[in-house]
Amino acid sequence: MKLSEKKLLKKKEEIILSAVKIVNRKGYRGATMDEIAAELLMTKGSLYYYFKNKEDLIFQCHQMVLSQANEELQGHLNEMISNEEKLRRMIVTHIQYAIEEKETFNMIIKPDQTFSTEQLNPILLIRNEYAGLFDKVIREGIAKGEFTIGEPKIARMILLGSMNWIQQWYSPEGGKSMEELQEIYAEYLLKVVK
Amino acid sequence: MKLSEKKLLKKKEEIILSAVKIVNRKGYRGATMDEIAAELLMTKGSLYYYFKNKEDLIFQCHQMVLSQANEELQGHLNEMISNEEKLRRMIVTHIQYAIEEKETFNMIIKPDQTFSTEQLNPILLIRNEYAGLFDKVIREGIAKGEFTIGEPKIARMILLGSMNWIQQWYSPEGGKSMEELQEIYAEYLLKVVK
Amino acid sequence: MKLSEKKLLKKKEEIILSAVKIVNRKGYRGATMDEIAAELLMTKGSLYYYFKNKEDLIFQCHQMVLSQANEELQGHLNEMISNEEKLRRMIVTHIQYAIEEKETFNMIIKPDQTFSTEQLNPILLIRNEYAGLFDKVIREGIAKGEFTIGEPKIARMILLGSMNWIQQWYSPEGGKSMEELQEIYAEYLLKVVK
Amino acid sequence: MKLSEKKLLKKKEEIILSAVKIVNRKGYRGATMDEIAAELLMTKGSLYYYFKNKEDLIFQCHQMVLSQANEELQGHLNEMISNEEKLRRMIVTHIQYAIEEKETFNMIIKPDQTFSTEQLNPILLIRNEYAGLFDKVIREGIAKGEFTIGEPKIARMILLGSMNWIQQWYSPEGGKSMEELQEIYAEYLLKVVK
DNA sequence: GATGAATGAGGCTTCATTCAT
DNA sequence: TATGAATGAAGCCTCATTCAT
Repeated sequence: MKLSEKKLLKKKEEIILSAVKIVNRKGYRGATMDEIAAELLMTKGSLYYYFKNKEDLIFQCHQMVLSQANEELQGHLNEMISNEEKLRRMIVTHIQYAIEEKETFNMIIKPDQTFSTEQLNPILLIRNEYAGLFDKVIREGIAKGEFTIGEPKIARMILLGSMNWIQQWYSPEGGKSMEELQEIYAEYLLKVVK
Repeated sequence: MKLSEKKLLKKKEEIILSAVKIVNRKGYRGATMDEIAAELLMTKGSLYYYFKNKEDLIFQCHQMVLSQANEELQGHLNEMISNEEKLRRMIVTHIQYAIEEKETFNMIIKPDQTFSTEQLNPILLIRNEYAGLFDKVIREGIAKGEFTIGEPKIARMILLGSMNWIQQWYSPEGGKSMEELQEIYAEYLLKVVK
Repeated sequence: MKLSEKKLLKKKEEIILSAVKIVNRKGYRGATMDEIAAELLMTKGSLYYYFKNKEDLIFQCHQMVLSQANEELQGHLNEMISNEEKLRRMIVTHIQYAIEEKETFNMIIKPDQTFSTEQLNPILLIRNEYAGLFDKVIREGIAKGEFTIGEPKIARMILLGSMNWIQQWYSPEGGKSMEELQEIYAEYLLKVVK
Repeated sequence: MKLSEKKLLKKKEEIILSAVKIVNRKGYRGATMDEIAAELLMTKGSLYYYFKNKEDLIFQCHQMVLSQANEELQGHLNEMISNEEKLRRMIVTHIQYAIEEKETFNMIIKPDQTFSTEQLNPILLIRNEYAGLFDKVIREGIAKGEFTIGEPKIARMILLGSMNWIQQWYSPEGGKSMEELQEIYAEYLLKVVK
């Protein structure tokens, strides 16, 4: 790859990161091209050099965030540990994401009604992939007798739903540290599947 | 109360119901005064006779929905049953809301970033009240030895979070009926607190 | 028709007239909604109360102008005179339009590439109707032995083309008055069909 | 002339040709610098090395096209044939231009409203020159008794106007071939001057 | 009470133009 | 010479809001 292409990609990434921040604060409709550009000390006209239009930009935001999260999670699957331990680590990771990368993270979990179907599909695909990783661990845990539940998918929904909710109320000044939360959530949520 | 006042209130309620529908479909920014009015065969100009502005209207939407939900839930607290049974019923009710009244329900759980702080506070108050009902049952359950957990608030967050998440994926054509879901969720979520 | 509807139509017509003026001066792309509105001391936002968008407005311009011209021309067909005399009068009328109503007239003759096909069709229909009136007179003249040519359609094209061209160069300060032009053109153009 | 200058001129010409194509397809305002450059596999920034700005580029388009057409026409004047025959050939040539080089040709006949007066003048000069060639033949024909009309300029306008109009409706799939049209037009238009 | 009409701010997008490299 | 990148003005359109009737 040529240097210029690299620079292009880097700039695109910068813009995406700025957009992610603002979209998470204000939603798709609330985020304006103006604001996204201003954050980078650019003018909104410049954004159109990198992205076809707003929908395209936001779409690529989703893609980037989802892919990253997916990779991160996949790491735990390859470790040589029990499924319970795998699940515990995935819970810890997911919560960390939900808290520390709150902005990017919202993109994983909030289904936007704003995409034309042709753009929505690839996003749903990655989203399903992400959820599938949880399913896999739970199902293997059941197979090995570590877990006992009959509805692994619903259990997964409970896990993800409850964790996604954290960012609705979490504040660093609140009573619990992130580490405490991770521990408590892991403990309580593992009760669900056991 | 005079008859004219009654009529005024009734009209206001109609408008709020229409607004709730549309806000939940399109979000705060996507809902237009035009659309809200059209649903009632009015013109948007008229809305300003009943509400100061859009923010005011949406604010009153939140208030109404939250109050209703609160009342409904409170009913379970006065029944003469175990706390586990109370909690089970509250779960069932909450899920029913989340599925059947998805539109209105969204207002309970999605904190809109759109309110000025002076308007946000009363909403948060009612929201806390709602959550407090769950807390109360859980805490009493712990006191009576029905539940064993050490972090009732976090357990409550897990319960609400996981249930709120349902509407992100639930579809009547999906594999499970609402009744099945209510049962499974109740079973799995009670494991958390026990 | 209610009074309010009448007013609406009148306003629409005013806007159309303003738009016609500007479109003829600057073309479809050059005419701005801002300028069209300013001419009427309105703001561009108001235009959207009356027309869906720019294309819709310009489309209705074409429709109105074409219909008017059509009616005017049709008048000559019902008179009890020879076809040569009919054709002469149609020529005089067409030239008068081309000169005195230059602005509206352009809309009859300039095919805009700007319309989506669904909107283009009705316009072409009226345009063909207009041309058809010339065809009819020429063909009847041939039948009666007044004219001798074998290609009535091409003759019509020559007539219309040459007359439409007048506005490209005509200026009231120029050497010839409109009346003189009408006479000369009628004389020369009738030579074509005879 | 130095080699580098020659190259410069050649590049300029290429750009002009590309611009002509696009301007004729989309009009002055519809043609974008981007599109003109893309056709030559350049970037729009480069255009500004060769032309001061868009107006300058389009202006030079007009100049080039008009000069070419002028030269072509002038050829017929030097042949040793009757004025009627000269005029017939000029008609044939003009129609061929109008049909086969429709794109470039438009520039001769459509006076763009887009030029500042200082740029418009030289264009009008060449345009008049072109028209003057027709005038000359007609006037000489009158002098020699071949033609009989009293208004040679208006006759010329009729000729040019009717021929320019052809491209508004001509389509290769239509009923008549170009050759047929040339013949019929020559026949009918010569009736005007005789 | 209700509405038709108007307004103006603000959003998305395009594009001629500039300029450092 | 050429280009990649940025800019900013201007255009289309939406919509909350206002107000005379």
